Amino acid sequence: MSQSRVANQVSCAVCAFNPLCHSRAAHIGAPSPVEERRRLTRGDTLYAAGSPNDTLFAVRAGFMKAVSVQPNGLRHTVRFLFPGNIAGLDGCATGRRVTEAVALDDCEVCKISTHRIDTIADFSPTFSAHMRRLLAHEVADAHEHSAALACLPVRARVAHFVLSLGDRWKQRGFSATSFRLPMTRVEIAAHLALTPETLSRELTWLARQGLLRHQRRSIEILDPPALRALIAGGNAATYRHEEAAEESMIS
Amino acid sequence: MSQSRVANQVSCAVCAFNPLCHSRAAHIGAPSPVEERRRLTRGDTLYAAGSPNDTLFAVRAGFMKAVSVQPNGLRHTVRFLFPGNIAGLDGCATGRRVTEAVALDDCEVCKISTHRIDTIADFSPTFSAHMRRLLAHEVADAHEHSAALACLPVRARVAHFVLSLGDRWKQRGFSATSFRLPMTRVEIAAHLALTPETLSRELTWLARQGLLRHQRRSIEILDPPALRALIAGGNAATYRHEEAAEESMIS
DNA sequence: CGCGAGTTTGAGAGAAGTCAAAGTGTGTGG
DNA sequence: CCACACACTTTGACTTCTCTCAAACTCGCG
Repeated sequence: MSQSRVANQVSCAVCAFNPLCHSRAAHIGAPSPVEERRRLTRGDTLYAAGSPNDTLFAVRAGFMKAVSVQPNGLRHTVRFLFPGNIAGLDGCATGRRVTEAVALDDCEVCKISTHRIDTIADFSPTFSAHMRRLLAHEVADAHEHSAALACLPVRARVAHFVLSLGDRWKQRGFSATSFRLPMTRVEIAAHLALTPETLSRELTWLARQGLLRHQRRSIEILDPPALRALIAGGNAATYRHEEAAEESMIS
Repeated sequence: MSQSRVANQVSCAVCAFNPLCHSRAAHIGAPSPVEERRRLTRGDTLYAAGSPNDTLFAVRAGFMKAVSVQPNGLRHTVRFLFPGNIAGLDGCATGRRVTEAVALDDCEVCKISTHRIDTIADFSPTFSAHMRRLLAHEVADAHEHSAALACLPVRARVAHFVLSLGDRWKQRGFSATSFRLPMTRVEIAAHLALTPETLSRELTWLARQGLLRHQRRSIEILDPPALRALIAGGNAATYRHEEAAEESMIS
């Protein structure tokens, strides 16, 4: 089947702006805060670094990547965006984007102006708090990514990545162990700070150990506990902590 | 002189909560939102991961580090906090802290309950937007750190770190080229995802090239352009971008 | 059917880590 | 006030991991 049909994976249900879209619209009979939907195809840039930061986008269907662009020219894929994720949150700090968002395949996004966000936030403390939650979650995700880059050897980093993709599928009601990768090896490698060759070798190694199966864009996780053990064993400083309360926010 | 006197480097002027502390207090004759000041000495944990997330802290004097603690046990120093920085912002997402904050030397912090934050945010859209700005800035910082870890070879990473410390001193009105390091080599190494030995070697190399001088806790940057060139040259994918508008937020 | 992007595999080089030990400064207790 | 102890830092030799360069392979698409 063609994976590139936009109709796939439309998930308003898990959208981080769902509360905004629904409770408000229902409440005051107002139309959805979404001003416009936009369609993208693989490679399209939704917004570029340096562009004015006047819009948020909710990914409605398809997948994107968020690339942080530093003034000194550094570029790094900080995050992959799944349906329901919000793009452009980070730019509230200044008037300009500091990331760019690029479509990994055919996508549909909901456009919401920050002006409208501000307006709603002004008279809805609840929504304002929701925005803070979204941002704080973004911070936590970014920290998790840094920690993975800093603390995990390559093998564990790959394991961690695969498991985290599974978690995100699970949050959306799909299988956590069997799914398609929306991005290429090169894109994964860039995100994990390694070369495509090394990534390929590590996937092959994991497959040989019977921990997963992989073929091009498809992944099947065979032994999650073993993968988790790999992560825990891989990092030098393994501190045990009480289990954190499960996270309700969709990432 | 004793560097550990708390009296050093008290900077309300650059505090991210300065607008809250001053304009509001002046406006309605209210007392400062700061409920309490707390003193810490080297090694003290201001708050631990997993603790209830009911307080923000502004670092008034001294230095701290923010350590992200993952459920799987990963620990990574995501950020060093300078006077004026806010600790605890990331935890707005859930009821529990996902980082811990540890004093690098004698510190004084201003404690502000999130309850009070929420209260103020509820009737001050300006303040609410300010909070969003702070959080977004935190996201951008985290992304910058990831990008540095992912894209820069060790040498450039060290150069980047040294320059960024200089920038932060400059933002506070001090020399950008000559300052004391508030943290040990081990702590820097953990932040930069390398070993203390490698860090030491790289610093020595930079010194031999005449780019900086270093002795224990003191650093003198001798050739900022050369260090910047090292960073630009170091990363494989060097894209040039129009200069970003200078950033007013204190980090 | 053949091209090309994407992926895998292999061999060799180089960068950073590990282990070990020697300096160097700071603070404390005699 | 001095001397010792300890924590921190630096240096060296060696190992290992990951990258680089090169080539073969595979699959989807024109």
